[in-house]
Amino acid sequence: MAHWLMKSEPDELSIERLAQLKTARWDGVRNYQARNFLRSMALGDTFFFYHSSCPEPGIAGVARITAAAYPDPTALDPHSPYHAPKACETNNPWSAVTVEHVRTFAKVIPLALLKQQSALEELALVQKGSRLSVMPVTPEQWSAVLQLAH
DNA sequence: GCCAACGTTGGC
DNA sequence: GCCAACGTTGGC
Repeated sequence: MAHWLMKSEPDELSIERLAQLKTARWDGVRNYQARNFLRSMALGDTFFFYHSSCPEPGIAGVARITAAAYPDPTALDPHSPYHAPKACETNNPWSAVTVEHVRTFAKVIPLALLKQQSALEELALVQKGSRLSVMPVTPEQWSAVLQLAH
């Protein structure tokens, strides 16, 4: 089972909201590198749910993949903020997955704390200039983060 | 194929 | 709100 990290703006979807919903579609990814990681995900993979562009950026909890990648319907929806004008039914380059809530951390693990961990130096999240929103997490990185969770 | 201009991300 | 860094677009 592989591990991942995915970013979401809490205004769009927060870990608390996912806990209410139980399950949600993870869509709107419009970067090819991130999309390719989405497509590498398997049923049962778990990921860190990261809150970005908010007062307290950091890892907020854990969620799980419940459906592997499929065409992202928001790309075809002209009313969606994620509408991709060049995409069509027969040629939709964008992918989505379905996820379910696993765990909300008692406290968000702040980005500043993550940056201090030598075990996380290789994680794209903490690298200067990186904007990747979907990234792999090694088993070692996974346990290093969990040790910071209360 | 180059590269300037532009739009987006996302921390601070 | 600012701005650094990145990705994409489009003229040439």
